[in-house]
Amino acid sequence: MSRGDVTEALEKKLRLAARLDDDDLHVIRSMPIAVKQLPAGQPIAREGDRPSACCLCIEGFAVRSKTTTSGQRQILSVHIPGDIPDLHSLYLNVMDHDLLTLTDCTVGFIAHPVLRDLIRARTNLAGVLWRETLIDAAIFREWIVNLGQRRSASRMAHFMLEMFYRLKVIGRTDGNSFKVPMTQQHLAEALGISIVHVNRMLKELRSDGLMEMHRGIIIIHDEGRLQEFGEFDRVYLHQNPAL
Amino acid sequence: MSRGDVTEALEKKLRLAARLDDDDLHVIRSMPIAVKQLPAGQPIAREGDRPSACCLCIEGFAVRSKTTTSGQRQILSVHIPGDIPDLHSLYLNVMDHDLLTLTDCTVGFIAHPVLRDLIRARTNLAGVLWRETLIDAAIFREWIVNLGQRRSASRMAHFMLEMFYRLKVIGRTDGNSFKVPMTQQHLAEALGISIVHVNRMLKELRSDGLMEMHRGIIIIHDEGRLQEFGEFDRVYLHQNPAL
DNA sequence: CGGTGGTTTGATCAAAATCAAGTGAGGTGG
DNA sequence: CCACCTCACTTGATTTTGATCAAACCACCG
Repeated sequence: MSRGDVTEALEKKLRLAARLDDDDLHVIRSMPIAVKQLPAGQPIAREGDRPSACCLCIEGFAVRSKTTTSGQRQILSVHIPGDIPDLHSLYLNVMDHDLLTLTDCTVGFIAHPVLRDLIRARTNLAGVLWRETLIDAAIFREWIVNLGQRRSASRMAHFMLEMFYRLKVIGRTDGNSFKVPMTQQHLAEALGISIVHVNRMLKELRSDGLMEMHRGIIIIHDEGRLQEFGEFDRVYLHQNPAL
Repeated sequence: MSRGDVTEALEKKLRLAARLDDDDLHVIRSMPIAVKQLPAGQPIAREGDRPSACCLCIEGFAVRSKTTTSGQRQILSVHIPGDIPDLHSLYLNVMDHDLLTLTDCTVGFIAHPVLRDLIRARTNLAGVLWRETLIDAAIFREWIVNLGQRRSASRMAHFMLEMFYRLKVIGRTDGNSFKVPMTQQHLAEALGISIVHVNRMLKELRSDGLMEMHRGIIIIHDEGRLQEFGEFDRVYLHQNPAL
């Protein structure tokens, strides 16, 4: 992997909202990043850990999750290339949740001191990174609405559209088709419903001609109706809607 | 109201984790803050707005909420004195949710340019504020778990304990009793359950001797058992647990 | 070719929503 | 001072949603 590939998705995403000047880009591209290959299902950071580096997703999918004392797992977010899912660890010393690979992943570790220096030296980049953590929070808010107010079929539709638009801006969609390598079990844990019910809701969406999912590949058949059905409004992703 | 009261709760909260030196405190205390009285149920910022100032809660309660296209409202967070519930608007231009007073409130508006200058000039304070937005996100994560994985009675217990510990660190509790001036309708909107069910779950918690709520006053009768029942672990609040 | 992980379907059960009809406490005006 | 109004709370009956239990089924893989 060339060095350019390491920060490619990150740069694409950051540029959605922020003006990065040449110096900013240079700094990003020359940060020391320890690239590693991790197998699927591997912990990157666990609840209770005190990480000393942040993890940049370069290739593959990761999830953050939390397990209750009664043993139930809730997936909190799904991460894709360009995300830094534990950027919060820069200021929140203790991990309050787990971060795990969902698929085989290429990840890059950026040491906290490196990021701290960068933040001190380049206010603009600091703001850009802060903004990323705020978008993270905006997505959490929408998930709260999704879990609290929407019936499970709409919840599923909403989730799929979120993944679609997030993947789209980093160039990982193919028309109305895209890959989210989650099993129905994973979907159940993300949406707070049972795996049996996930299966039934996918069937419903399929027979209504809205979308279908097969072995991690999703095809949106009717974007407009799916948006309406999932009550989806992109605003919370804080992307440039032209993309 | 004296100027000291304006930032009192904020200072208390910030000091939980961060070392604020005399200069930091001086800067906080001398920020230009436009103090206003707002009646209950008043919007402070609405979805779609582009605020030019952040709102500091000085006295009273506020909530953030989002209303779906089908008209259902989800309360996303409850804010208490010392909180800056729209600090994210510094980097996220468009509000993706509403911010409303829950009770009569004293709030202070701090203009964005003031905060931006402060962030540029004082890296330490910038980190402290960033951290606040990250705690916000940590609380959202726990709410996702609460909505996704816990039965409604546990969900209620969990919510109440969160409010208890957040109020405790700003000195707004009285032993095991504290005030959260929400109606059962508000609780329903926060917990994603119906108002009728809220009433039944409160009854259950009361008859089990765990806690009771009467006209916005909550009394915790058995903190240990309530924690166990609500699967509550303070870690996600990122407070100093000694307090 | 059997094992395994993931998916699908049917049957039954439980949690919580909804519908409906109260009660009760403050607050206001006659 | 009391009638009555309103808003919040409470309770019961019924319905809906989604969970749980159980049993295939299917595709890939060693």
